[in-house]
Amino acid sequence: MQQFPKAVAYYYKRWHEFEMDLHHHPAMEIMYVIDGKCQIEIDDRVVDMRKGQYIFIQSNVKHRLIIDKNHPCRMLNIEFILHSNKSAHYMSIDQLFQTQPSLQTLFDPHQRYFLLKDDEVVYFTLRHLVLELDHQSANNQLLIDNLMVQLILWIDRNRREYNEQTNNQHMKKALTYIHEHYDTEIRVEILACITHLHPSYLHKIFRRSLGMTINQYITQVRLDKAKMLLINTEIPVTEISNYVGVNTSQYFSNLFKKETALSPSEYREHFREI
DNA sequence: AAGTAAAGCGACATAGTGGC
DNA sequence: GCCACTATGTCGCTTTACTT
Repeated sequence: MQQFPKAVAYYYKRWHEFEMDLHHHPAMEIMYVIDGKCQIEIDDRVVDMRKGQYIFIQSNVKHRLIIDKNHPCRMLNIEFILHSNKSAHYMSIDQLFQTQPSLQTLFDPHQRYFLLKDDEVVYFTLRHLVLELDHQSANNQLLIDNLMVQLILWIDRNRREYNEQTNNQHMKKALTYIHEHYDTEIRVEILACITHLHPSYLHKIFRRSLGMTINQYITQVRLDKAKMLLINTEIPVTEISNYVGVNTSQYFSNLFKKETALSPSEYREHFREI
């Protein structure tokens, strides 16, 4: 059965010192901070939110709003469900998934929530959607359906761009440097300088992104190059260590055996036979 | 998210030895 | 000469906890 997103609750509210009870509901919820700051307790975590940020909460995820007495907050909330509707004017959620596969992760129930920062377009769409919903009639149903889909698409793009901006740009710079300089000494300090990040913070990003440390990655690149040179060239083993940025052939053999359980010469012989 | 300090430990270089 | 292996000491990577 085809399902379509449908807004079931939408409201502006200015909050003062307040602690909501922990609750959950079948509807998905978007909580947008228009002004001030607040906290959301969700999944045993407390998430800080400030102006321009919004949270996308999956259905049936327990959450509550906390407003500090010194920091009032104005919010725009919208709750929506997926329902079957034969008179729907727009694309079903399945059709959207087919056209825009990244949307599937936005609706993945394992992704409990997304905390995102808006560049005003989400707020713009949200405002117009709520305004049209307030004047709901047969005349504006197409516009409402359209705005609902737009909102979902903007949130999805926002989510993807956010991930790319924070991780990939720094990672891309660091990885490019590693792949172009594996034949020389690569210091974390240099990578930090290139990415304009603190070395400790670069380590964090690296591990989060690739699941390994910077040096583990550098070693892997070097050993991959060494394997290729051993199989496809006649370069002596002692020189190959130099080609891939390992200063001493003794240490290179060590490293190589740890990785492949074969010495470089055994590896060359083994693959030549194959 | 981004930056910092500090501590611990592992990566790495080096030297020495020996087999082929 | 080439390669492998081991022991040892040093340096800086990595993690952690905390702050901005």
